[in-house]
Amino acid sequence: MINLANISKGKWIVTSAWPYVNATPHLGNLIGSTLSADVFARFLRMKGEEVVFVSGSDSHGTPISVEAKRLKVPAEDLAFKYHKIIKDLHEKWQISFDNYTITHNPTHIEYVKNMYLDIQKNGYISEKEIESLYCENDNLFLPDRFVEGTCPHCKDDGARGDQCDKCQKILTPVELIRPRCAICENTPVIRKTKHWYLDLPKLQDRLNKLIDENEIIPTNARQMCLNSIAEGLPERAITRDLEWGIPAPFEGAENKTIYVWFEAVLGYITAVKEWADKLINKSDKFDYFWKDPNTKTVYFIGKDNIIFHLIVFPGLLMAYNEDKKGSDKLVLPYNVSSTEFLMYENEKFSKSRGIGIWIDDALKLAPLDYWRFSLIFNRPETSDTSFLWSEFENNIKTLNDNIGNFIHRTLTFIEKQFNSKVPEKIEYDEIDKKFIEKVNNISPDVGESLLNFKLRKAIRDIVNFGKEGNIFLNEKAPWHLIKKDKKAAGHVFNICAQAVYALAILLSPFIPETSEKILSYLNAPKLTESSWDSINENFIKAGQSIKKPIPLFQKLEIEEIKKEYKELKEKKPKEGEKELISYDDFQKLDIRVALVEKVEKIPKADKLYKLTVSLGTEKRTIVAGLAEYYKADELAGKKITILANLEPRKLRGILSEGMLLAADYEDTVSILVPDKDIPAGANVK
RNA sequence: AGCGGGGUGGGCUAGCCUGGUUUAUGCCGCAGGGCUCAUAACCCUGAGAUCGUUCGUUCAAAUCGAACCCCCGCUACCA
Repeated sequence: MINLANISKGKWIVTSAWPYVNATPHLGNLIGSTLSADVFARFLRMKGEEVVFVSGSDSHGTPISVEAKRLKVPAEDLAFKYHKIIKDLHEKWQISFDNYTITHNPTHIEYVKNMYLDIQKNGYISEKEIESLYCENDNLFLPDRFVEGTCPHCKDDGARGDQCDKCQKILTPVELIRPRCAICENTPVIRKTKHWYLDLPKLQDRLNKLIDENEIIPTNARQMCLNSIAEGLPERAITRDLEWGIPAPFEGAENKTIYVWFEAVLGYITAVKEWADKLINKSDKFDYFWKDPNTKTVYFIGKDNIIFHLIVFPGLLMAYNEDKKGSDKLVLPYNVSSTEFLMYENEKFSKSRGIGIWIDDALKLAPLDYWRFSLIFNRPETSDTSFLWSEFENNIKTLNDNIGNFIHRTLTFIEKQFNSKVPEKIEYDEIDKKFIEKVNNISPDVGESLLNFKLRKAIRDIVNFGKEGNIFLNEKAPWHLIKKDKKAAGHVFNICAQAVYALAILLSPFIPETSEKILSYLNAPKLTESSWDSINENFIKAGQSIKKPIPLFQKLEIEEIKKEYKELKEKKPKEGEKELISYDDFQKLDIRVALVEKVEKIPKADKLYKLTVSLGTEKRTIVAGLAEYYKADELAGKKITILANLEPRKLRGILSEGMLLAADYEDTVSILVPDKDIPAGANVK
């Protein structure tokens, strides 16, 4: 546990996972990375710590180059266009980045190249001329998984280029007996190609130590990493035969780029550099943060990124640091706060299926602070958590009825009964003392939770504090006191005003807009001039005038919002609308009725059936992903429709000679069957 | 199939690392009561859980260990 008292003023680099430039983030992306990081960064700033908070768009992925080709525009233009959209969205969510950049920037590209040259100089990059399989038909080097063949160990014919599923042995593609291209089934030829590898095995003991000794890494991350280190880390290729990306700086690697994952993580370094050089024009601030061994670097990510942040990234830092003097070393990670996943009503967020809420739509449905509050309130810290509309409604009810109501009843009472001036305090009685103690202790308590990355506990403690305020008011019943003893009633509201101030400060990392509002009602200094530690029983002075308050929150009409959400979603599919095709195009499809003769479950594949179907004159084998939706005997004997002239493709070692047609909507999958009895082989048009 | 996470009252959830201080926490919902300053908000009381199952360790297990069942995710794969 980290105790507040032990923390002196320090330097922090706070970062969050880099959103892919080609997709609008959804609520799950946001809560795992940027929003959590923002709360943490805002808290540290309130504590008076020195903080630089950076992230950016990950621009060098394949999807963007594919789309750019399709639209016939430069990948760069497309990346910047999307980057701007994502950047604006994060501003709308009030994510307080010091620098939100993009990996396609000169600072990053230069730094990455130099860093890899240093890593190479330090002996952590091996160059391997490997014999790789090249498909002359498809004109490309085949990645491991695109090669199939016979396993040299167990002689199973379904082995893939990286592993044999049957005997679980790790393979390389050239080991395979009788290899074939998974795309076209042709036999590939062996060609020599060079790749550059990061020597993780050489680093694994040090990495193990780093992770093992760090007590605050969440258990999900720690388990996963220690486990994979124990299994032995492989050397990993850092170059790819792709065009879009950062050119590999190694001699002889002219046509290769650095694999996105191996450069995006370095953005944490370069984004700070860019910030120092270009945004604040103090280049020395880069070393000041990154090269001080006492700087604490914190990475907020979803669990899918754990390995790259706790193994690859620190590995790169260690390799780079090797020949550097103490004052020139980049600091190793202090913590990686990895969340589990956010689900949407118990389902996975899915762009293609339209399941979930995206961060642009969310803001059309409810005010920003409602989302920020609710997402943190249900942050998936220890297990996957669902976004449920009912919980959202519930959370906002809590925010409104506890915190909002306590603040409002305090402020309106002062406004109406004390002419908008905070009244004087008199002697504390026992009830007062109990509550005052809570006021004095709340900021260290919440601060400790935050420093231990327990954001969810922190916000829940604040809600609880609001409830205590309401209990205090009810116990004291100043609305009775005021009839006999106005001073006694005023005393109560002096104390409550302190609590209202406390709430404004406590809520500031979570819902900054609301915090500002509360401070303005109290005529207290703005957030930028306030401090986390300013909360105490005497901060708000008697006699200070306040403004007439307007309720901070409203309850949600959840049914209305759900309706709007549905409307938004129905408009959406435009993006995915398919272009018009000609009748000729359609004619290319050979769709036919087929009779299912035999249905077999494919071993080691949860979703697949092997169907033997008859097209009247010929028999075909078709692999279909229906096992979750149909029982084998429900399919046997049925007439179905298939696309008969689809390129054959191997699935789980079985050649599928066509595609079964089925309608798919949310959870329902329905095979398409002819309405009347019609012979197998009949054409569909 | 491999890896990771999880199963706690009707719903959501805390506690689990560091066994006893919990008659298992809190919120919503439900039943009853109180208050009327406040956005019908607030406060109090009550009902409701053999803490997935079984075995084991222990004076003591929701908490530690084993096995099993189920759920979720990642990877494979879903033509």
